[in-house]
Amino acid sequence: MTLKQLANELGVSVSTVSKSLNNSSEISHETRLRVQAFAKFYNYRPNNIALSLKNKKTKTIGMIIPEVVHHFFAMVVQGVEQVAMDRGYNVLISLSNESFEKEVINMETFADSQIGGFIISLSKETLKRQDYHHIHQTIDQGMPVVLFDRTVPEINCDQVVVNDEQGAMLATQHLLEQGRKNVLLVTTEDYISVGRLRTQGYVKALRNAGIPLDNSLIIKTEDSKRSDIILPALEEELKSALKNNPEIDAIFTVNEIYAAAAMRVIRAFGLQIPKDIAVICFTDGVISKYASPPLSTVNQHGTQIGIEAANMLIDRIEQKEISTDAITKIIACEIVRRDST
Amino acid sequence: MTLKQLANELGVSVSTVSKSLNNSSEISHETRLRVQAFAKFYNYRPNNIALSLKNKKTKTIGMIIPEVVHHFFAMVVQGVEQVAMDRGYNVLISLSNESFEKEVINMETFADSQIGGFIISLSKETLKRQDYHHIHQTIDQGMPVVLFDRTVPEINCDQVVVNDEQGAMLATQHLLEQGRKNVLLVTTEDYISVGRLRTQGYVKALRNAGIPLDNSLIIKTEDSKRSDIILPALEEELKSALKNNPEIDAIFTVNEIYAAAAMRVIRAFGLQIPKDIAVICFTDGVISKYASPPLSTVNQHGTQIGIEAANMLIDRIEQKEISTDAITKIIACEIVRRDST
DNA sequence: TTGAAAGCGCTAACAC
DNA sequence: GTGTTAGCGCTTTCAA
Repeated sequence: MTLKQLANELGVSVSTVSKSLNNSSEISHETRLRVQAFAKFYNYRPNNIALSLKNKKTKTIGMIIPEVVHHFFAMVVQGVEQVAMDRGYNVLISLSNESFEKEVINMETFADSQIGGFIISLSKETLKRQDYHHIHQTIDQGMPVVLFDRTVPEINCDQVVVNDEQGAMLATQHLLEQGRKNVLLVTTEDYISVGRLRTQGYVKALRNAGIPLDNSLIIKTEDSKRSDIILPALEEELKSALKNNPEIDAIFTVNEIYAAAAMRVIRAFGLQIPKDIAVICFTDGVISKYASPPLSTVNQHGTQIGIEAANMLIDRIEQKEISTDAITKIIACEIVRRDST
Repeated sequence: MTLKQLANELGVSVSTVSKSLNNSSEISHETRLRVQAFAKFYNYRPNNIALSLKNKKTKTIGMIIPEVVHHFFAMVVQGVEQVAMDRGYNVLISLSNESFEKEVINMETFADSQIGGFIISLSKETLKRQDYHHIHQTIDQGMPVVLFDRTVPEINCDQVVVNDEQGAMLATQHLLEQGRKNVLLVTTEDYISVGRLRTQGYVKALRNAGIPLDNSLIIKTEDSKRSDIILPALEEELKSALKNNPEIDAIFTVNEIYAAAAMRVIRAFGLQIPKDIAVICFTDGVISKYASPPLSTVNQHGTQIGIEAANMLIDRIEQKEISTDAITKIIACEIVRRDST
């Protein structure tokens, strides 16, 4: 069913039908109702493609994330989809798979029209290279972009980030409050902004508590998808750490996987959680929830981040006035207390 | 940059430019190259919306799944995205959140043009109601649909399913081969096709081994998103099962969450895994992988399913001949052996 | 109050 | 070998 067909059936012009359906006051109440009734009867639905072509914009959000088989990112997707749906937008998803090249290609693909704006979390490779030309380029073309989680401050666009530093402080403080004295930190190399910030939070919490920093209590893991390689390596590091520092009574890891590795090592040492060693980690996902004992975590509110990001983007897409300044929303973390601490 | 602008710059007509860029043999080699060089120089990219309007079809796949914060579905999304990308398609994602109504609305939204075909996994509510009018309607309109995982045979369209029965047989056999005699099954109510099929597989495996079916060894859980309610209930059931049947020496669950519950109960009884009770479950996700001990699982090859589904759909979208018969692809399951069995 | 016509960017049948 | 034109479905200006 098209406007034309409706017009023919009704014996009026296309423009009359169009205006009627858009409730234009130009059209008499009478014909307006007649047309609307007719349209409803024939189950007329406007062709969004034609609309997009006409309006030179689409109600579609392009979302580019490193991976989707990942609790946090999946939560964000869920949040984005939820508000997109509510506000009449669609969500186009594309995975960079942590590759810079794929990220660039995906952006170009999306930019070939059909997208109203982007919601992006940068790939690890992009962060490592510090090459953001594709993002800058998109923004320069006037396309709204919202960055979340894996962001960099030098890109001038709206951002939604978790307060990683605060979350790490919270986690460390939580351990200290339980009377733990020697907290082992398992984190990533510093080029991952979230890893760096979490390390900072840990350091700050110790400083606030007047505890001197002991670098032998920080393990920085090379972050990689090859978990079959890095995890055994990490477990070795953990083992020697526990051996060299028998006074370690708590472990704080920047993700669930590292926490799972820590638990395995703790158990291999015949130690008990939380009696001998308490464990807490970033990401309140299924691994923590269903571990035994269930792990205390730092919840990053992924869904909330998705909601905020989508709302910011759509606001930006629909806003009439030209570019107000970029906004950075910081989402606070929260400790989820379970049995491991 | 549009064709028109290019044409003006070059001093030729729009159609010449169009044909040149499409490598039409109508155009002389010379102008063709000139136009192409020019287009490249100006970084011309065709407007996909205009193309879609013209061709009355888009290179977009609409994917509707119950949830994305779920290992299996996320794997499928990954597979779909991968082949979509390779074959020049985009993936529009929408979540039914296990709601019939949302599923219907999502389909209608997508059907408002812009979609070339659907990849769908039915919501639990839809399966419960057995109301598939929205799917039938879409198919009747000539829109290609591929159903995966949560499917029903009465819908006449391409389907990709896991061989749930075979997977369950494999798992049960695996336990029996380890010398286990009394395998407790934790499954869902029968209206969930996958739950029913897995139950069947369990029953068959027992029959093949000449072991009489003991209905007190089957727990059927009401499947619901309210895991805070059903899990404690399930744990109670598990406890009484273990109490009433102390000879239980293995547990097979149809998902990871139930397995996590089982592990908790086993531990509460002071029993050891796998020494006293072996555990195996469907879904080779992170819960199993990072549990201690790591769980043996039935791998459903989610990514593979996504790949197959996307390829089938795109083949269908691009196929010239009119409807060959619907194909059902059955993906075999595979046991992933870990320390719990 | 209604309708004719142009145009969004592109392709393709047809004319030159 | 190249150009003109109509048309995909819609909105919107302008004319009636």
